[in-house]
Amino acid sequence: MDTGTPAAADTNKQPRTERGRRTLRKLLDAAAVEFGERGFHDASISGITARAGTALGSFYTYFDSKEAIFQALVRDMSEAVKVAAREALAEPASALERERAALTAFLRFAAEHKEVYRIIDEAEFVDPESYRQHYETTGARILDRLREGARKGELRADLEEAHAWAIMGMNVFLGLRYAVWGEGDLPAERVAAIAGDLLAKGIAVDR
Amino acid sequence: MDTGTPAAADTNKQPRTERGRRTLRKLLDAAAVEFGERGFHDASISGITARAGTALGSFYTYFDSKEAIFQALVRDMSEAVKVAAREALAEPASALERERAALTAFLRFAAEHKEVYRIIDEAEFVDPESYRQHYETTGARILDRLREGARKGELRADLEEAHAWAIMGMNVFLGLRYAVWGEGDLPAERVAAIAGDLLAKGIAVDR
DNA sequence: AGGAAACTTGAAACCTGGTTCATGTTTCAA
DNA sequence: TTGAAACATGAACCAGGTTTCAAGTTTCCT
Repeated sequence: MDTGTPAAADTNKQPRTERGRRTLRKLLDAAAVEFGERGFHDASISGITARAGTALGSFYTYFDSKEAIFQALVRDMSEAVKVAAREALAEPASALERERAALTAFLRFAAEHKEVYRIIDEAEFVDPESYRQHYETTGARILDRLREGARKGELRADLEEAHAWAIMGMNVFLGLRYAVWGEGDLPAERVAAIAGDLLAKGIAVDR
Repeated sequence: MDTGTPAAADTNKQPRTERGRRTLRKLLDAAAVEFGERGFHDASISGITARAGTALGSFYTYFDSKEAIFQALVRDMSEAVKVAAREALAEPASALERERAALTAFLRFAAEHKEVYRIIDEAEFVDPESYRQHYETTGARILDRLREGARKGELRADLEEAHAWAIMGMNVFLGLRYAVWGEGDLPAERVAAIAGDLLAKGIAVDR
């Protein structure tokens, strides 16, 4: 889960040294594994530092508390999801194609990084503000794409926020079922095709 | 949140007396409030017993642990959601109408019982087995309705589990955004109408 | 009425794990 | 080279909450 620069957590704890940056990164990576495997409460700081190969006390050089590192992690990961999606949307395509591609990318990402899924979900309880922000910005990005599609005359002109949230919910639950829980019973492309088809035509009989 | 008989948690702790059943119910109701307000970890047993108006020690007459009462609660609530949905589906209607009615009911229920929403969501981390079961059975019920609609020639014949999960995800996220977070910026009927329309026709321009 | 089982009580034992801190080591700019 | 700031270390501290328990009280069946 290395996204490069750790998301700006501007406490008074920013490392000022190369060594410091390395340790911070090690802690963040270790925390991703620890929180992903055990969940916020069963996770322990000593578990994190043990995985990171640092001393317990070092933790507090970089973070004020267990909550603080969790928050840094959520923001880091929210960013990583965003980046993965942006990459999938690189080449131009029709609006519907783009939604399908975005979902395929999301499903692949979720299968590859199940811990991200879990940690962002758990943020609903541990760090509600970041959770809300994650889904609000994600929803806003989807809505932008829908509006763009409408502008090009490919999508209906009356699409609004609720449509974006509907699509987002669809994606998240398909991710949970087929990427996180599923053992590949349905491949990402297949799931994305079904959802794309639903978006294209609805579920009613063809008219 | 009184669903009648507390869901069968067949430990060796079933009450054998009327008084016992009353206390058990009080604890369950108090726990719903406590967990809903503070989340699993910030919630405390003494907070629950205080709200219930019983002694701390009495808790252990009925439940083995904090996890145990949480699990009982999740199952109780999963049942309550199911019941609320069933009631909304009482009178017959077209398949698409039924989905819209189910969503309306769900949104109303979620707005009315935000704590249910939160507790079931938190079960993903506190009691994963119950969480999974809740969504698997809910998904299965949706799929049943879709198949019934297909049988009647109202819905496409190729609908499968993934469609049901897509719809479920849509519903859950719309519930989160508009029932739990929203302050009535969009009323339940309006949200359900948008989602119903999406299911009926998709988001592409009309052909 | 009588007594056994069910239930209640709340003080205190007990644990767990987050956080602090005093001491030592490494980095890096001058 | 040098010294001040940054960083590392882990034992010990400590708060808070779960769980236990021994001593009552209430229920309910016969």
